[in-house]
Amino acid sequence: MDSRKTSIAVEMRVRDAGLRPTRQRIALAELLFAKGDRHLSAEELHEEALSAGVPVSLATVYNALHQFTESGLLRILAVEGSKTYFDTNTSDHHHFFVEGENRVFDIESGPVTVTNLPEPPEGMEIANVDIVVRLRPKRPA
Amino acid sequence: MDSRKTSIAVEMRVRDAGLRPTRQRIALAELLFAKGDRHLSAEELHEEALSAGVPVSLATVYNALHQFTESGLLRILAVEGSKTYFDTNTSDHHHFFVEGENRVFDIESGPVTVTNLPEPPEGMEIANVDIVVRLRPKRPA
DNA sequence: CTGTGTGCAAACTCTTTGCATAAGT
DNA sequence: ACTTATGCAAAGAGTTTGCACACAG
Repeated sequence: MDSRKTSIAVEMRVRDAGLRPTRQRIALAELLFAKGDRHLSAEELHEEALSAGVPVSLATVYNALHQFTESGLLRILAVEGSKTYFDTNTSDHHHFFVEGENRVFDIESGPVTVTNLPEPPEGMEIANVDIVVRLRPKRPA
Repeated sequence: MDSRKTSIAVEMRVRDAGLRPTRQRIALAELLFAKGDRHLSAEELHEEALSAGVPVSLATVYNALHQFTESGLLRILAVEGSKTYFDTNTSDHHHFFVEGENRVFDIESGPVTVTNLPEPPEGMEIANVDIVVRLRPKRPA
C-alpha cells in the first residue's frame, strides 16, 4: 500500500470533517479507514496505534472517535455490552452479533430489507435502522 | 389490582425459573411484570423498588436482573449507551430509540418484517433478530 | 504568535465481588 | 439445621475531565 497517498486522502477527510489534521488524528483515521469496514472499541484502536508505532494516548483516542462520530465518519454500534463499538461503515447495513463473545461482523449487505416500518411519532424522524441478528452456537439436536 | 393474586402468580414464575422466591425477587418480579412491557435499567428498578417501600439493595437488583435474564424472563436490550437496559418482553419485537435521550420504546408489533435474512455462518443459529429504529428530532426544513 | 489538541492522572459512572448476616426450605 | 440470598462497602472496568505542555495554522 502507498502510505503517502493514503495519508493525503485521509488528511483531507479529517480536514473536511472540520478537524485539524494532527498527527494523531491522521494516524487514527488511517488505521480506521484503510482496511474497509471495521468495528472496534477505543481500547482496540489504542492498542493498534501503539503497535503501529503511534504513541497516542487513550484519552486522545476517545476524543478522536467521538469527533469522528459527530462528523459522520463513524457510527456507534448498537450492541449490548460494556464497551462502545464504533463502525467505520456509516451507510445502512446490518450486523451479526455473537452471543457470549461480544463479537460483531457485517451482514453482507444486499438482500436484507425491512418492510412495513412504522411511522415515527410526531416531531421525530428516522435517523437510521439497525438490524442485529443475534447468533448462538447451534446446539446439536 | 389484586396484589395477593399477583404475588402468587409471580411467585410461581420465579420458582419455575429455578430461583428461590425470596421477598426481594418477588417484589422485583412484580414491579417488572405487573404492567406489561417495560425497558429499564438496574438503577431505575432499584429506585422503583425503594419508592414502593421495598428496601432492596442495588447489588440484589443486579443479581435478580441477571438471574431473570438467564432464566428467560427478561432480555437485554441492544442499544448503545453506558447503561444496560432490560426488556420484560422476551418475544420477537422491535424498538424505537431516541438519540440523545437514550430512551427506548416498543414498536407496536405487527406489520414490521424482515425479509431475505442471510444464512448464519456454519455452526451458528439465529437466536433472535433485533431491529432498532433510531429516531432524531425532526429538524424544520 | 494564538488557539486548538494532546497527554497524564484523577474523577466518575456503572457494574461486579467478597464476606458477614439474614432468610428460605 | 443447612443452604442460598442479601446488603454493604470496596474493587473493577470503561470512559470522561482538568490542566499544563506541545503543535498546527
